[in-house]
Amino acid sequence: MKRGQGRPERRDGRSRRANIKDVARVAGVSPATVSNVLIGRSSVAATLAERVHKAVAELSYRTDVAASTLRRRQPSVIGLLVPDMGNPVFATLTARIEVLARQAGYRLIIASTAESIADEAEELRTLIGWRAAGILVAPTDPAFAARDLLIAEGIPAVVVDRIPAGLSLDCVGVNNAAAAQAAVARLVDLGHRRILVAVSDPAIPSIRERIAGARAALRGHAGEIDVIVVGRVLGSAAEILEARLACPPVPTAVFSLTSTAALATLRAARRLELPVPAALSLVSFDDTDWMEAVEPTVSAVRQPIGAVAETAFARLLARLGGEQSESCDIRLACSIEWRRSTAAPELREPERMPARGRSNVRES
Amino acid sequence: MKRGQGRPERRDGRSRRANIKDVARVAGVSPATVSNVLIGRSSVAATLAERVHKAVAELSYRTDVAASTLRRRQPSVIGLLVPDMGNPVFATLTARIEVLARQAGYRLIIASTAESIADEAEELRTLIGWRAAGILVAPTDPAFAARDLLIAEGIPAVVVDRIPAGLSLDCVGVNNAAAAQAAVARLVDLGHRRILVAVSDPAIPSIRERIAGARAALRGHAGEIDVIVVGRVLGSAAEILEARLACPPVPTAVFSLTSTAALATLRAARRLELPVPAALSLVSFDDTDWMEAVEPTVSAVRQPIGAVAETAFARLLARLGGEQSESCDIRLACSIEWRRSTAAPELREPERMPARGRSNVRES
DNA sequence: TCTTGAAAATAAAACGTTTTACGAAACTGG
DNA sequence: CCAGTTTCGTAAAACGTTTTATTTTCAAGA
Repeated sequence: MKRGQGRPERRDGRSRRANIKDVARVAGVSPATVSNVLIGRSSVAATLAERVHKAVAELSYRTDVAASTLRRRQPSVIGLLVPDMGNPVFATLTARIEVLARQAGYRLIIASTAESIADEAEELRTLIGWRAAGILVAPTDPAFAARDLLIAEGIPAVVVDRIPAGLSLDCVGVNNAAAAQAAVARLVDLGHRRILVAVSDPAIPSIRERIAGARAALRGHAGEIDVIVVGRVLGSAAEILEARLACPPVPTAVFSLTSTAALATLRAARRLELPVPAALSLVSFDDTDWMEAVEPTVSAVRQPIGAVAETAFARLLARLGGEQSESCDIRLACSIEWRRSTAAPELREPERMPARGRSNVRES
Repeated sequence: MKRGQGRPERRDGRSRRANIKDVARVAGVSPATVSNVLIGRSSVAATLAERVHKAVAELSYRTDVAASTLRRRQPSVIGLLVPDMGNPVFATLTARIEVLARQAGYRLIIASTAESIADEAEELRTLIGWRAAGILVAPTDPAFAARDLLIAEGIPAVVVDRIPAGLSLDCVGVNNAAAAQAAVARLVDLGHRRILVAVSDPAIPSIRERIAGARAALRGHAGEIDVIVVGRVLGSAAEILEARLACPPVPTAVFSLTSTAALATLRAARRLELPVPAALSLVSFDDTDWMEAVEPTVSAVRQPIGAVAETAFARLLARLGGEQSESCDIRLACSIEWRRSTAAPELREPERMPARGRSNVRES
């Protein structure tokens, strides 16, 4: 501790951020020793280590991540590319992965495309510029054309949630088809034959899978599946559904493939005075808190988003660890919470449409 | 383009990521020229620029962000520190800020404390290590003890949403007290005198402000405000509320300060067969989609989260631009959506309250 | 006392950029 | 054809680390 106490200064007098040389000077050692102490790589005498720590505290020194990353050639970030952070599914996913990344010693760099397919490749390139150790991506583009970038670069990547067909990358998602099939099968068992499937965007792979599952459940039965596209915005979705539910043939059940579509359905049903579940049953994908708190409680397919995040991250870590096996496509099972919004359809004359409204009385 | 075509290789034969020297070699120019072309700083001949772009494409070169940041001493990230990404309020905030940051040429590094006060300082230090240009923080610690770190480092920072008292940093939030006061005043006008305020955690500054606002609204009236702490978990919150609503004195209205508490209230009311709003009125903070889709629709104080994000980010950009003015505390106004969950209390013997307010039916 | 060897500390190179400072070439007007 | 000016291109230094290779130190063995 010869001289050079206190915060280092620039020529202009404003205090400058301390770097490793400043610490070395204050501690009276070489920069290499400071580095060794901080990383704990080579053995240094206790007395020196003490001095170094003191100097670090005094100067409130913090290793510059950029310089450190540059030199050790070991990436410090993991990239996450999602269509929309405002979507609760992706928000949950992000929250979970942020924690996992931190525990694994990485920081998360998030990029979102705002559901714009055109931006996907560029965002991916940015992540590549960050020299991300690996990338988790929920594709915005149903075909995920930007996949080539990842494959060409050889960056470890795991595709999550929206999984395009025939991808030579690790994929982790839920078993959309099976869950949808199970849900609709139950509706069919209850006696429903005209089922309306409300979807946000039929191009999205997971939505596509759910529709296929729903169709499969009705195969061999006399009923029909009707798919209606309602978009992602609650207001307009409710209007579209209201228009659809107002004119025959009126479905006896709605299977909504997003929670927003479920809300829209409830709203439309309320406007039309269609009691749920008496006149209209409802099952939704994406279980959310409100579904078990409202009246009536809403049946929902519960996606294990936390488990998806963990599984995907585990795959990524495995690849980072050098695993070279074939790419895999992992699908986690969903559970279904059957609640009060689902019931057997009321018995009515096949096509005697009228009698809507407060159902319990009229028929008798 | 003399030689050195194709991806560069390492001694071990595995392909290496191209750097600026590789590009320079392939294009037959100096690294400085490549840099100039890519940044567009100095003017270079069109023909050379052409060659460079070609080489860049051929090698699929991407500037290394770490090296670039290090050299130009101009930070490329903005830090965001939030208590919990899973909380919809912070998820929305994050989504918005991510977009704004990108538009301003920054990437977002997010850190979350998982509501753990102890981790806050450490997370902040990490952000400092990243040499973030600026930091947006929603403090987990009600006192935000880690503030000293920010102030000592002189890093531009803006505090969002949870604003401790007497902070010498720019703050952007909503006018919690005024909004709460307005909401409760309306309940009082309707005739409510026993109002239960359901809170997640009374230590949080914004919650504290809301409670104070609620109390202020009742000042001068004969009623009373009862505060109940329900936590953040839906299940237990519902149980706590159910217990409270089961025994006298039963409130005629609940003012829930989080959307989870609102759900818990609905659930408890349903279990106890207290019809809303006939036996129990409900108003909530944090308007969410489901509130206008359920039956009955739920009245809510709508926080302008998008505007908070934009205002906060604008403040940060101003500070980054060198603005030196006094720190400010900006509070944005909330609006209140009155829906069907709120009504005048039913007249009952014990506490015959003269119903003021809308009064259109009962009195006559 | 002099090797020998291990352990501890450091000087210097390297990471991939950007920028400064300078040189070479290409114009300009006389 | 020359001095002066501008334009274009590059060599080399710098950013803050980590790591390699080297030197110094010190204890123990002979």
